[in-house]
Amino acid sequence: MTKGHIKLADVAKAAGVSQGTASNVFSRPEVVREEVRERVLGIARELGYNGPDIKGRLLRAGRINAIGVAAIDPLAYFFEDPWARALMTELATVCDATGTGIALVSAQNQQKLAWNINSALVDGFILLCVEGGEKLVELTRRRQLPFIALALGGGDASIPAIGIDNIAGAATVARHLAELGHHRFAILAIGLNSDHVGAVTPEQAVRSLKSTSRDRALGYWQALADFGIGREDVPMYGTQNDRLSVDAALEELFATAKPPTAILAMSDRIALLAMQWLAGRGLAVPGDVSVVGFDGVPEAATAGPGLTTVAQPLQEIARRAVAAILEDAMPPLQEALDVTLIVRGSTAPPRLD
Amino acid sequence: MTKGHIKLADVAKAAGVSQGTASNVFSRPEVVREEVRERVLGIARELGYNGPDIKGRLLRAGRINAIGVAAIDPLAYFFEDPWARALMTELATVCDATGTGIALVSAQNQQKLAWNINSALVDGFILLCVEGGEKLVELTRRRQLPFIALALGGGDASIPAIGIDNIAGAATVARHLAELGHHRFAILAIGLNSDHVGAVTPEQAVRSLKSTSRDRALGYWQALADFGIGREDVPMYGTQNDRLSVDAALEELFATAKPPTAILAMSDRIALLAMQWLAGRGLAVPGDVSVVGFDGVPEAATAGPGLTTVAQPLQEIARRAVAAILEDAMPPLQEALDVTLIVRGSTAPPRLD
DNA sequence: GATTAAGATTGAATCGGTTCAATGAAGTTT
DNA sequence: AAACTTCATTGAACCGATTCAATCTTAATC
Repeated sequence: MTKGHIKLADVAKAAGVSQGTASNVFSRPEVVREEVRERVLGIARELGYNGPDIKGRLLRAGRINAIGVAAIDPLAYFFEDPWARALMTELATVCDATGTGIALVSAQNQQKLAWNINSALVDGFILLCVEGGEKLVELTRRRQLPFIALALGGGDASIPAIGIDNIAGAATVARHLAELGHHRFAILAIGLNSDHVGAVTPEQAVRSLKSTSRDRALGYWQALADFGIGREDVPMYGTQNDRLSVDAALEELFATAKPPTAILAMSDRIALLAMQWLAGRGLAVPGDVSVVGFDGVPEAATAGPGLTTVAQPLQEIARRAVAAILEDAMPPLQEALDVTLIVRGSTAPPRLD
Repeated sequence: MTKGHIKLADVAKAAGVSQGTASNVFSRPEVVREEVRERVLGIARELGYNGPDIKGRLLRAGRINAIGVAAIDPLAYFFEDPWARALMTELATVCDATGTGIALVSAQNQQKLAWNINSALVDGFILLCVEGGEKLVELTRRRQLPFIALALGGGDASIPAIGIDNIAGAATVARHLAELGHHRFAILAIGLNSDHVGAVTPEQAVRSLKSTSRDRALGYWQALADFGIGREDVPMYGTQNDRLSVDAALEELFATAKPPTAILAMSDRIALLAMQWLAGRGLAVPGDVSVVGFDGVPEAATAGPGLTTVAQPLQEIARRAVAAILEDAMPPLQEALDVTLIVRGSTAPPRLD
């Protein structure tokens, strides 16, 4: 603001000490004689100098004390999406403990994102790879800073990543429903080509789903196969993880002659949206339809009825991710953590008919 | 990682040009002859140099392209508290449009917060002053960067702030209930001394509430006075804006002989928690008790029933706050924006008795 | 009083770039 | 051929600090 900004050198000169000493007064006070320290501090205050400017310190020390969390989505994603939020809460808690700051870096279009990643002032990146993970990894790699990918799903083994066992998780939750006696299932998937409408065949799904979603589909199918239900008997719809696409899918699904009694949603968000749609349609959960989600976000617990879901160990994920960046404690590549089934009120045996 | 990090100077030497030219190749490509540019870029690629390091650029140029959002709360606050989240969503949207990054700076204890504020790499600060606002402002001031306070409430006119008209908002919502025919009110306030238990007298409230809460109380009282209801007839309880304190207050409130038929909550969060408590207690909303909130967070719309509340113009607040920092467009000090009443399902005429 | 050790201070190098006045080279005008 | 432009490039200063080997003080020990 004031154009004649005073810097450390000015203070040093005014106090009649070397710049080195002046620097020590602020950064390593114990090394300078008390009398001198007082004098320098006095002059500094007089001149309106409030301690070393970070920009200078930074250049020398190199360590920024902040980690960047990146995603290919509008910045608002971090505050809107339940999973992202739950994860961020845990990340924030871990960062708090270590005195590390968090910088949000994001953008919808790739060019801007590239710029943002390149100019983010951070010591490393945590990548939320729900969308366009590979691109995100590629952009980050250029920066030559430590990074770790979350929710990346299978693929390239050269990418340091922390993930969860999507197949086992999906299988667990599908088995839960099958054991309750359900026979008619439907899957609400995440992220099929947005222009596609209507149910997709298993072949289409395997081909076009990104790996996280594909693994979850495989898990569902695997568990249901044990109960004699083939994958072609389970209609599957793509959604964009938003209300519009979920509503559209359900609309079509429940227009059929024999609608499902159990819905396998690939995210809690989808599941919660589905429950809202069902409620609006006068269908009782779990009376008419059982619903399960995936992720274990807090909203799943407070919804009415509570949502049965598979919980990710977000706290553990956060802890490891931050450690990976800060302590350069890169995990064994492609680590997959276990998930746990949480049974709540949204699932029950099917109505006898 | 690779210890022998190559820098611009290395590239310049290897390419046989001056460092100045090398710099231009990256920062102002149009000024250097194409042939030279190509050669330098080639060498750079060969050496594994990915463009200028921000830290160096930063020192010279000074502009960071990120704004800090600060609060005296754990970092997780930004992702958990509904109001903070709604605000962050809007801030994020505005920042997205201008290509500005967001750095979260926070801490529970003041010492750490001071450090974090001092070392945050940002061009300016937006202060969430719900808690300990004065302290936050004081710490930020030292940094000598542009800043603007949100939710600060009255007080010091020398602090640039954007606020809302708490008195008018509170009056509006209280009048809405009174016009429906309610006579027995109760107020759930934010942020009385945590050690206090039980209802507080108006005098106590005026003395110990922070200014935002006090203004809302004044608004309630003012509107109710027009309907012949004195402030001493409206029991008021302090809460910490969390479930524990809200439950405790309601527990006591509904143990009385003539419990209220209308609850004035000073935040949507409190209101939503109250509705959950009432539901658990078997009291119907709005059948047995009407509830209103304050803030206008998204959750208020999706709750069942929808929460009647007073909405803050968060988008406008966000827009102005970001403009204030980025364009140094400091607003007229202590600006107060209007709020709007949103009537939903949580309010109805009282049951006749 | 001479010798050491410990502590405080200095000065210059360094971090990794950007910027700008000055220089050089090539082309144009009179 | 001299004078004037234009455009590309150079070299050095600068941004605001930290760091460390070397020097200077002071106090303690023999």
